[in-house]
Amino acid sequence: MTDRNRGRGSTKPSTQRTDTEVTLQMVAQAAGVSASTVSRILNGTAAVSEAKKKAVDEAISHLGFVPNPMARGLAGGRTLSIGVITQSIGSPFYGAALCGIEDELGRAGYSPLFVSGHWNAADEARCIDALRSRRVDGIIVLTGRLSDRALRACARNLPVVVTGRTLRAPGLYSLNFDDFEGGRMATRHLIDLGHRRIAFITGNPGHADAAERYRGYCSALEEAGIAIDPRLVAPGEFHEESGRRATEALIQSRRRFTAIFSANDQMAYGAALALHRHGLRVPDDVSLVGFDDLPASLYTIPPLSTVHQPVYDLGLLAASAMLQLIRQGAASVEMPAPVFMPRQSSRSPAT
Amino acid sequence: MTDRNRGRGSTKPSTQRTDTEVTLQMVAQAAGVSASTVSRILNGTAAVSEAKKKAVDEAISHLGFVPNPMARGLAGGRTLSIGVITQSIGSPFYGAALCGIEDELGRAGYSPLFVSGHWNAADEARCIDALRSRRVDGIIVLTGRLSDRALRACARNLPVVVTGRTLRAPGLYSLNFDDFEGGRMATRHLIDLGHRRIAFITGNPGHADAAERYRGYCSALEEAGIAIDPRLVAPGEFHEESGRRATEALIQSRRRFTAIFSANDQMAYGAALALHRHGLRVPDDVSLVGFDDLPASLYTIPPLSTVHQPVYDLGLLAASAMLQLIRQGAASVEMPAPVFMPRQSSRSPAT
DNA sequence: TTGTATGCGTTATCAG
DNA sequence: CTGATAACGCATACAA
Repeated sequence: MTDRNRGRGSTKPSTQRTDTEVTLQMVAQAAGVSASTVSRILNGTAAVSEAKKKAVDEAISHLGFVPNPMARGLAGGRTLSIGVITQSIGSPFYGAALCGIEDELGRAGYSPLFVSGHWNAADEARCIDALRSRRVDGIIVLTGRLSDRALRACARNLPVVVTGRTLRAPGLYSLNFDDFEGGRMATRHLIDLGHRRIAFITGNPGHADAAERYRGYCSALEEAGIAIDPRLVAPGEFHEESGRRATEALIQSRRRFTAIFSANDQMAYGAALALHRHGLRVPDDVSLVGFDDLPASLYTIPPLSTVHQPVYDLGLLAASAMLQLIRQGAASVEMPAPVFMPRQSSRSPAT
Repeated sequence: MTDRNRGRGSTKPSTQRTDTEVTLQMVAQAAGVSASTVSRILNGTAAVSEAKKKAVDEAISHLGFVPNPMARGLAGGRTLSIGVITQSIGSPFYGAALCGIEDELGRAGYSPLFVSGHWNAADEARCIDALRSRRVDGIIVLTGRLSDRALRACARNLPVVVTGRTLRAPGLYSLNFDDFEGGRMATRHLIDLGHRRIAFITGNPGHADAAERYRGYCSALEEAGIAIDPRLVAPGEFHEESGRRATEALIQSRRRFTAIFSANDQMAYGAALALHRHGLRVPDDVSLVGFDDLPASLYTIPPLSTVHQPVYDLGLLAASAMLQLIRQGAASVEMPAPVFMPRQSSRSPAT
């Protein structure tokens, strides 16, 4: 990759090109047509006679031609790549969504460009700039921190799909899981088992998902005529350690409770550890319910009752919506409803 | 950062160009120099007078100029992007490595391009083609399935860094964690606690890491004068369910054991569940030791004794090696030695 | 030290 | 339907 073309004309065979690239031009020549025709066939831009099409197709597969995305991006518009802003590639939760996005985009010939927003709006804004400079054809934002306004502005130039909030604007499609209903289902599950004193570990304040789940918790309690006890609501930050600490605080407060609903599974893991350290057994002494249904929740001891989030599907759908947005200017996909997965971490309270 | 410059530069306000881009040309004009000079400053290709440099720098920050990677890639060589082949974006294990790669590359102005190999050589080969067509400046392969031969071939054209195996070739750097020593340490830990009948759950057959960990297990046993009992070696596939099944089989076999060493943490989670279902307590009845030290292992019940893998650092180092390879044609980084993390899942066997 | 000319591989805009 | 030809934004021999 050090040497580029030397001896400019093509008459003398270049001595030692290791990195010879098959260009569209070469295909055209081999097929006896013009470059434009090849391009048209590649992009379906215009009708081409069957005969030439066949010749070109053959030349393409014969020479093993692969279009150069750089040149494509420079010349035309499309780069066939979609920017994906995730909070942290490597998040146990979003991992599956990334896979879904990759799979769905791949089927359509697009490839994702993943970048990490690091949980703050400034980084996300930088990500958007970087992605735009790379000429992505659209941006998918997985539950970002950017303001609605910033997203709308971005959508004026580029198709945008965002998850984790509800937002409607031209060129923008939002895709939201029903966190409220999920929170309600989890809480109702505990109520139905006979629990009355149900503690709640919240997610990050200001995180829309977290707020909705809490609303669901409150709603289910009210519906059952149970007063909300603020002392049973402990603040968490969506990670294990915060769940452990919240539970620790709950226990120290000496406020009685027979069940804990954690706003996500990771915090539930931490909660379980805290309970264990205090000799409290799950579910015999305290029932524990999570939210997300991470793969690992099937293998906790005991397996965790939780609200299932179809994360992979979420990725699939987000990508699908993006493709629709690109092709038709508008999108519409159906998010699956939340499903509660009763497992062994919850049971009726001891009497 | 919502709207870019519109109109202004040109006399007639363009009617509806939403996406006006600030070009190098415009910077040159604003600074009163030629485009080449700007380019030279950007790339440090040649010496430039301080005066002009200052003028250009000002123009750049004033106009908010960002070089277009597409054009850069087309014209010169470099795209400042590095392909990263991971088995599955979303793997709980490699997630941290991806973060490390992203961080280290980011510091040097490079950006990673993640693709999933889906645990098979054919897909990985396709990934390499895709990445090369995108003109990446190098490829990092995280523990792939490609043959050494294929990697060597790839390295003839492009800098390659590969983890999870030991391989030396021009333009290629391999980065390996000492799985053998890690396996030995884990086993020795159990032996030191007094265990003699130590079961082992293997990783995928054919997976180099898995084989090395097994070798470490055998080595430690031999060293202690303990015969290796093939009936205590159960095959796993690195995921939870396989660990559960392997343990189930171990229990059914009625072969006595007082400890289990699992070739990775995920399988250890499955093992813990199987033990729990059979009323076997960890660590009272059976000690359990894993490998990898996933973040979640701090929060299992009880917290899992395991061999710590500095995954984030692995990513950092792989990226660092890649940068060295690009800049100096050779690389050399130091992998940290394995560290055993004793926690509460292991103790001396009941007498 | 600096500017000029040319090309990178593709798409888009024209004529025919 | 098809083929020239001009961009796209930048880097780099080459000339000055």
